Amino acid sequence: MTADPEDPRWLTAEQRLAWLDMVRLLTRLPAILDAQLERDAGLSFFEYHVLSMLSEVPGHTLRLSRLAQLTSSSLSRLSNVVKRLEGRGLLRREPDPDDGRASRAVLTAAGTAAVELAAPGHVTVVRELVVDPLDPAQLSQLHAAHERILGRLDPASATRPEWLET
Amino acid sequence: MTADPEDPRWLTAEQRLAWLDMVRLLTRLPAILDAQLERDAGLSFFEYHVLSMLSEVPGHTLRLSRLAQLTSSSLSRLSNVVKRLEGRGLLRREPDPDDGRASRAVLTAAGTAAVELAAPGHVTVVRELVVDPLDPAQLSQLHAAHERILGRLDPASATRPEWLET
DNA sequence: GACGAATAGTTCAAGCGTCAAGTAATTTGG
DNA sequence: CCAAATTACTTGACGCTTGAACTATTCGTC
Repeated sequence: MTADPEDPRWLTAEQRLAWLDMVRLLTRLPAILDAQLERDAGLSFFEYHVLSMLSEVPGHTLRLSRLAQLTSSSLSRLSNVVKRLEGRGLLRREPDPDDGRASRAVLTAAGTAAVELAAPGHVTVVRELVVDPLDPAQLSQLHAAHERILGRLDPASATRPEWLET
Repeated sequence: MTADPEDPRWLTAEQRLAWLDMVRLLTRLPAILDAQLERDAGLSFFEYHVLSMLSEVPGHTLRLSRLAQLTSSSLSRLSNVVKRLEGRGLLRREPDPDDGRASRAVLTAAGTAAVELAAPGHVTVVRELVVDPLDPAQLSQLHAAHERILGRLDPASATRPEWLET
């Protein structure tokens, strides 16, 4: 369906260069974010992201399936991580009163504290590596390009937090 | 060093939005590339990338340490992957004649065939998801932004293939 | 309202990546 | 020219992700 060996339409030299640089970015940036958070806060980026999403939302509560969408993760991965974070006391699981199948993850006070402890260092790295090297116009162009690409990856925008206005 | 809890300089609303979309991209795009290659060619994206780098270079040979740089991977990860790919007959290891410590990975005929088989489908997906949604100016802006960010992540540009001209 | 399909989440085995420790060869500096 | 430091790579233990299989609940519809 996606592959059509008869008509590969190779990339031009410029496209190829742009793509290879994107691959380098895609590979290295997550590793750096992980390393900083792990070192300074004892959290993987994914764990931080989970806690951070919870901290943004009223009641500090989300259904696991929604949380999986927001963090672009499989339910299986999220289930494991939530179990570990619960074991560390950073969140707890509650049955969803509206749906017997569902669970809610609720941030605990310790979880809130962990996010608040980790956030400044994380934001500093994001600034240093991504936001500050670009001037406002460049950042806005980057964002526009990302939005177009995400439109292909995620047509329903199911992974986009509804509490963020465009 | 990177974290300064006294002065977090939070992101503005726009910066935050741009960053969260970048995170969504960083998470979902690699998963999609992996899925397509695994399904259509039985290779992970990383395996494909390794074979692809070898196929670009004269002699289809690279030292493992250089290959690790080019693929932004740890030597340990590469060592494991090379062992597996060697087991599948897609490449072989040779001692480096110039340095007794070093090994070279050499693409086999089967490895070349595997890349050539996988490439069209992979390129098609890259086009569909990244290249084609953007017009040439947008792609070039995206590339420029990525280059600036990479300048922070990888100041020596050690991960950049030397056979690509800017 | 009952039965099949879909949804929500969990679990387990298998595979992969990471980090620390180890081997071997080479370079450096005294 | 030798010892210490560095470089190149490998290995093994551990933890995490994946995908398939499973349970439980709810939805759809006739």
